[in-house]
Amino acid sequence: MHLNSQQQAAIHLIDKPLLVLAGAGSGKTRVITEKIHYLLKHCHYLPEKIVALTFTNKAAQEMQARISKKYKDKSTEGLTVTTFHSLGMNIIRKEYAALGLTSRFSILDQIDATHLLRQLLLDQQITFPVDELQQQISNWKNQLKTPEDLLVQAKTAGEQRCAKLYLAYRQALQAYHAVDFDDLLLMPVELFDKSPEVLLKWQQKIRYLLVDEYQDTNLAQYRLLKPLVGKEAHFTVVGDDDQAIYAWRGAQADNLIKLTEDFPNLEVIKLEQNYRSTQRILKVANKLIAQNTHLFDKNLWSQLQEGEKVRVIANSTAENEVTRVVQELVSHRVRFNKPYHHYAILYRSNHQARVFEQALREQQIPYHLSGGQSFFAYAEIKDILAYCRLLINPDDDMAFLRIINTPRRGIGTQSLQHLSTYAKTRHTSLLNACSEMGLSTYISGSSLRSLAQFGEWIQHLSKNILQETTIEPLQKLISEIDYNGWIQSNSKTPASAEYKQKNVQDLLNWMQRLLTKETTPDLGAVIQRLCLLDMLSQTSQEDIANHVQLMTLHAAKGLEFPYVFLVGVEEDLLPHRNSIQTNNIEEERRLLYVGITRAQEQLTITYAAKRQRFRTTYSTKPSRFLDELPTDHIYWEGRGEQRNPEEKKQTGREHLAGLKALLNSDV
DNA sequence: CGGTTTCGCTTTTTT
DNA sequence: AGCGAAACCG
Repeated sequence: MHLNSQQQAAIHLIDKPLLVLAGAGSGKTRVITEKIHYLLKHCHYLPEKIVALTFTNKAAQEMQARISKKYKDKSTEGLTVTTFHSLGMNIIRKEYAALGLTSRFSILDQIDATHLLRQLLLDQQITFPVDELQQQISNWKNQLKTPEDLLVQAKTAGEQRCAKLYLAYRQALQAYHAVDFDDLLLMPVELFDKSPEVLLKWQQKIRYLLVDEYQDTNLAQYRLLKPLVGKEAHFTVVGDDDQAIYAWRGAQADNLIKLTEDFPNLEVIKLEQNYRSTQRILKVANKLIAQNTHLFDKNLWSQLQEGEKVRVIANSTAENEVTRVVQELVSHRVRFNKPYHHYAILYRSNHQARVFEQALREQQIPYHLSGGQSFFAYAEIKDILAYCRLLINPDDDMAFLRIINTPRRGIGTQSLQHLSTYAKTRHTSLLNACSEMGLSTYISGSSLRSLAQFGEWIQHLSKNILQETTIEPLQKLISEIDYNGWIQSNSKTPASAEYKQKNVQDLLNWMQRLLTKETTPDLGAVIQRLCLLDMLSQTSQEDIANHVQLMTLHAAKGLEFPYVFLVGVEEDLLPHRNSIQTNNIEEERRLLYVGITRAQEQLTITYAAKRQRFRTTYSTKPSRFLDELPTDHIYWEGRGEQRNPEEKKQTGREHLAGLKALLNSDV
């Protein structure tokens, strides 16, 4: 395929820092992969000196796949394609000593962190919404604010209290030799700030840096990037402010502007030709996004055919919306004989997927759901990983608490309270406290024996665990605690028990795979790596092949599909109610823009006039964004009818649908 | 201490 | 509707 002149310019410019403003579908991933090729083949960069950063694991995988497809040989071996967080983890793994950690640090995911915070609140007898606190701390970390600064700055008593909790949280993490997701960015930044030698080492290691989806970087990521590229500033970042959809996570699209300020010799290249969508889809997208303010002007155009009008379909109820979409999909497929993976159903939030899943399953249509519940959020996976974490890091109290009664060991909340107070006075971890003599003054009888036995058992197992190069000892552990039995007795149906057991086996197999791949087989490294990966985002080609794709708008970024259904385009859903309240309409508009620009040939937007939330049915209004679309490029079916459901003139199909809803509501 | 039941709250998006 | 936490009972 031919490269246009802007694309070529972006690929060949290497002696200056470069910002590529790449509109949707303008071939930005292609530019990155071609540029890596160019760096390797024409500029003789060593692959291990090149780092390409993406935002999500999925994107990293996608890029890795594109690159290895291009090179069948081993010439790209050593090339790094990862997420910011993984890069941060690698830096911490190498520099743990300078950070006051052991090499066996644990990585807490969001759920673990929530538990820890809840415990802290409980200990200090403070009632405060945990989620809010966690969000606040995460924001602070991403803005590189230390608790010390915040304590000084705090104006209100409330802020003061939050800052204190932040401090306590950080101290707890330190005591556990644990880091959370935000630390993976924060710690390297702090390290580079204070240690020029370490920074120099990493600057020499990374000679060329490429960043995808740059508009989604937050302050911590920017501050990691900036010292790494140093004065030489050999980097290419690719971004599009119209696709900035992660502000809620601290991303600031004006990092694009900051770049032009911080690197005066920055070159800016715009990619404005779209190779993905039909004229009409593109015009609809452009008209929508024109309502937003922009950092950079951009005029996206396409040479492809005009295509069909974008369809907007009103439905009387959410159930009818589902039926309609599935029916449209099936009939289209029958008519044009396209594979299922050419179809995608996109929605604002995960819970919307459920009804579509059901309908697709009923129709025996293969589908693949990405995102949603993380593989690592499954209790059985977290249990096994907690055992692993405790084996390599005896100070990981979070892991200890998770598994001390999984399966049951007859240790109740009282005993755990005592154990915890004892451990605190002894300044040691819960696991270590188990085998100390002094514990007997706090706990007695069967609980004491149970704890001692558990401590001894774990310590015995952990002795040799790091030398192991297979998962065999873990298999043994799982059978020793009869974990499968535990799963069975805790599952409602045999099918769900089987599913959980399969999950555990998948996890073990995955570990084994990683163990054989790792240059130095080390269970510790494998487990740390696992905590950042996510099995569901590790979508293999077989998973996608001939499956209808179900995903959130966020997850869909960077992807494209011939036929797209954008569902639930209603007020309170898209734009989301919270965003309306916080007045973040522009980001919601960008989200819809991202959704629209995923479509290559045909786009169908749907909404419903009635939708269930929790237990009650609510009337809904079509999204305000629909009125912003160019009327001559859309075909709006059932427009206006939902405003006055009583009086509406029903079409045959609508009438039937209404009857069906009536029948259903009586049941 | 452990199992069962009830209650209450939830649904934004992800590393 | 579905899940986790608290409350309650054996």
